[in-house]
Amino acid sequence: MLSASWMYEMDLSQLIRRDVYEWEIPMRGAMRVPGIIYASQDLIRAMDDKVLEQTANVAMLPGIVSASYAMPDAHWGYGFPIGGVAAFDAEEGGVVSAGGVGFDISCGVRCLHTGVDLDELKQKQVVLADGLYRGIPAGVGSTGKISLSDREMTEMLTGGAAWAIAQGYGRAEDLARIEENGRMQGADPKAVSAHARRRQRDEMGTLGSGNHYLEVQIVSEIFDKKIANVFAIAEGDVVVSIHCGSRGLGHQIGTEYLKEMAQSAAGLGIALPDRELACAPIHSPLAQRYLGAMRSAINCALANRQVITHLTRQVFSEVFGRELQLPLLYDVSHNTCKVEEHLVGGTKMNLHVHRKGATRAFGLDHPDLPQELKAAGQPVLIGGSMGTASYVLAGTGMEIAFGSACHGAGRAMSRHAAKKRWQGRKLVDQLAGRGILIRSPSMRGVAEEAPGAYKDVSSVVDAAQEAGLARVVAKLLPLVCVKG
DNA sequence: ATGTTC
Repeated sequence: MLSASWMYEMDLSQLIRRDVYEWEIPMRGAMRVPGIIYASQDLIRAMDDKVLEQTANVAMLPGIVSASYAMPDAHWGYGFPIGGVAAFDAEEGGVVSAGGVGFDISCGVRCLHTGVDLDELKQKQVVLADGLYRGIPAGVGSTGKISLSDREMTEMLTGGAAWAIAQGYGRAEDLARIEENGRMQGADPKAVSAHARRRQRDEMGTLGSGNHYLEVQIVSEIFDKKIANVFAIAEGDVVVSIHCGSRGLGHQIGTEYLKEMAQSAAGLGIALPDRELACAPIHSPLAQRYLGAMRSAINCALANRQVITHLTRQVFSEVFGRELQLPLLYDVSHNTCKVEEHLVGGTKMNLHVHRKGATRAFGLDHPDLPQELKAAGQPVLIGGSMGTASYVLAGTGMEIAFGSACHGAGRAMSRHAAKKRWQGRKLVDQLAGRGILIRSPSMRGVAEEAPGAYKDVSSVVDAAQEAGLARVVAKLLPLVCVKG
């Protein structure tokens, strides 16, 4: 079959099919471990062949353990593919890479139960869409009502969502449903530049732009009733999903440390297959400073989603004329580097696991999960593209790709190509005709985010399940979308 | 992703 010229296309001849949903990039050249891509044949065909190249490049980095992995939604990123997972062993010269985390540090998804039923929602849908759009700043450079002093900034960078709650944005019980209990340990605000702090000063509680959004969604289908019960979701439930990250602060940290790692790599004798893979040995002062700054950015993202949660609760309570609690289902990040214990060839190891556009997906009984979720596994929140479905999955275990799963639909077309092909206003009107209300300050941004510019999220989560990365629990369909 | 180009 001939493909249209705008579509990505992967050359499959370089891959060995290990299983129906598992493709190996065999070791060659400077690769220290193989590459593994989890995908269906259709998904892998539609992948940019840069994914193969980048997954192989990551496999050349010092101290990498087991394999360089790519998730079913992988696409071309800066250095590492987006949808990439790679773990490094400090004792084997392992590295930390700013490009392995990405610019939007700790970008993630948080899902809230609303307790509102569909009939009630439909009656207030327009008012709710307008209220959320007014209440939650969205778009490039968006600022909110909160302005942090330098001291407050430091407290936020070490306190995360726990800081936000102490400031009155939310409730203490929210913390148990956030990765790291809402507060990432090991943050070092001194490793965050004055410039990064300045950029963030007025950006708390804002969505940002690109693929970030706040959506009101309906649970349209349950695939695993037992796990859905543990997650307390049922068909017909209305939920809210918030997708955003660490805004200007994370971006600035990423920019500065990428530059510094690139400059120092040569001096440290690390040969890079691609200068975008700039990294530093885990034991080096530079890597430790980056980790301190990156963990501060994780706290920033957790605090940001916490403030947005508070604003969302205010809008819902106002619109529906009663106090609505909107408790958390879960909050999970998909751009991080975390030190985690993993079993490798029967040996327990502490590894620096980079997940870039990949979600943590810890399985049953993992000690980091709250007690009430241990029987189900960690909720894995998969954001779809604008106007399409999202999914709730559950982690299945730690064995495959270090307990990771996909994070979203993944682009199938560049932003540039999407802008040429679609008009934002027309998309908004078409979606409104289907009962999906879009609110956005940027029609250009809406065109870039056209549903047709993304892979089919259903086939992505299907591949994730078939590959054993996670289990599909529920499908969510959008009703309102505030888009950056 | 991003005060969308240091």
